[in-house]
Amino acid sequence: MLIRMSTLLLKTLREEPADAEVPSHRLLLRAGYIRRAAPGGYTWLPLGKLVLDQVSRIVREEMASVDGQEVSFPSLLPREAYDVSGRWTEYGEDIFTLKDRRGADHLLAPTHEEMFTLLVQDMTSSYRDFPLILFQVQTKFRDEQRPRAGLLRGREFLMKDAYSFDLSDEGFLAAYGKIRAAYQRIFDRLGLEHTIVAAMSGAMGGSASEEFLATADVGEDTFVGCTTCDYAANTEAVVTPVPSVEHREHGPLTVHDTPQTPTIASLVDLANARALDGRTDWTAADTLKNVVVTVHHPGKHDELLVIGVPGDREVDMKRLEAVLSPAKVTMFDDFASRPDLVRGYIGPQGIKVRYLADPRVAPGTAWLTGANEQGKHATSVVAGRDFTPNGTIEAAEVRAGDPCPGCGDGQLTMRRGIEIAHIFQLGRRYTDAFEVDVLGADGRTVRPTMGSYGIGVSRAVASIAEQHHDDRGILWPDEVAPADVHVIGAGKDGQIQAALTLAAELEKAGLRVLVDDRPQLSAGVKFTDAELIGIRRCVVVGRRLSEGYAELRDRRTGDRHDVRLEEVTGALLG
RNA sequence: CGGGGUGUGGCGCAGUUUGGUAGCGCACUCGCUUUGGGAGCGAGGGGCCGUGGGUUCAAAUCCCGCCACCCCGACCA
Repeated sequence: MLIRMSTLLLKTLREEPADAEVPSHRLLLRAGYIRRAAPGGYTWLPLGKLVLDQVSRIVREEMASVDGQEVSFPSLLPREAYDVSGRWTEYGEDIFTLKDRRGADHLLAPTHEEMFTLLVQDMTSSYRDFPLILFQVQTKFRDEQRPRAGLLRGREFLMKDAYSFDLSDEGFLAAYGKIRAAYQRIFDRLGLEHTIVAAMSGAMGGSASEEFLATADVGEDTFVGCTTCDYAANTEAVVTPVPSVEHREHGPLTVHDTPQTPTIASLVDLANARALDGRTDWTAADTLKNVVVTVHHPGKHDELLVIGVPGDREVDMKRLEAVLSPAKVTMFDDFASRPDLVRGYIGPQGIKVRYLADPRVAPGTAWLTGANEQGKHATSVVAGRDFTPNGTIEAAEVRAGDPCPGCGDGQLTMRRGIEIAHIFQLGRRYTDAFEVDVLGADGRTVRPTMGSYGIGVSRAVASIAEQHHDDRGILWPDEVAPADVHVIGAGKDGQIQAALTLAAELEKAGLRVLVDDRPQLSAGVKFTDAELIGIRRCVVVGRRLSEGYAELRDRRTGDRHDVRLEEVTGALLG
């Protein structure tokens, strides 16, 4: 491959694009890899397409190494299959839907579990057809509420989605393990520093899932690690350890007049000022905060729900929605319609709404909480004695320093990451929905169990740029770079000619070559463009051409040295 | 969906307060010079000032509506 910049569709931008905030977005635009074409939609320019194809190639190679077979489905699909799985309603407004000329509903697929399941149903009938790993690399569509950050969250993006089909749980776990390992190899080759974390499966369904998060400040996911063990989880999936309760004797529930204390802070101040129950050491953690939310179940009626969390913690709406998915959640604010819910003074005792409590609100713990009367709170409100929640819920914010649920000894640390892959243990959710059965060796029918495995290919490109750049431009890992070497003909025509000759020689040696043969351009422009574009190895044919030398540069180390022209190929291959 | 902001040649912006011939830098075209760190001089081309309505002799500028985009929060590869 030899690309001549004199004819390449490329325009580097000297100035920062006004609308781009995150580094990957800015640099990919400036270096001429992508152009915005639509809200949440980007055109891959020639250089960008080369990078995207490199990433796709690596993904395909590693999928082949685990016996994945590539297929390709339409993106435009009729509604029926997604009705059967329930996802037409569950995904709700997040999918693009449209009608054809006959008025029939269609969708632009956000992911393809249904279609792969139907394909397997269609084409298999015996245990001899299994196990199977199928995948595709395909454009996906999601009507994101807010596309942002260039390629990091688009409404149209390239995804590699794979699906495993097995007849036994052991077989499934083997497939899951080997694809998981393939993913680690993929991201290592892509140069993406990443962490595998426990995650919530959301609209995909299934029992368990793990996310691959590329560490990056601009990432939209927060995940925790542990100071002493290898526990790692998306904050959404953190399971709060239940505290051990020394069965202290609690006094009887006592109601106090606490006027003007609608907030936790004002309540704690008053409790200490008045020495409620003889104590002056009340803190927010001693109080029980009760938050009313409306849960919107897709296709069903809304439900009112009260969440109880220790008063020193906020309800994390992201965690709450993750745990209630596919339902959406909003804060309840129509207290006028519910006189039984006294805003600022709600307590779990005798409440008439479904009540779920944080695991820290364990049986035997006593709390300072609302008395369900304007201006009154109660002390010694004991879980399991004075009230019994309808269940526990993981909705309280997770904080750095919280005890680790994995080992119990360490403390949680928090970082941000970009979700570059998500793998799901689907179980039989989809094969049950479509009643997929095949004949087993013993003559009885068996229902296959599934996994699904997504990689955001276009998002991975942005993630790489996010992790590999400096203030001058991108710095691609070798295997994903648009070319292996960037040859610069510095200025004079003779130098450009020599650069072209050298480039042809390098191409013949099997290298992918980008050659800057643009005439009438000063060397400085070519150098800054080269640094922006970010191919690690650069050969400058310039100043010492007449003596038979070119200059070899390494964008990463900054190393430069002169090499005789006839030795350049050897130096690059060696 | 809530909050904030912005719409003016391809890109980045000024002009809007106080209505009066649409400007600057970069990019682009031509000529000459220059040629190892975003060159110089000269001459050019390119704009329904987001959109619809209104006020006015006159609107990028004032008024009303709409739309789009960006950023911050709630959702996902």
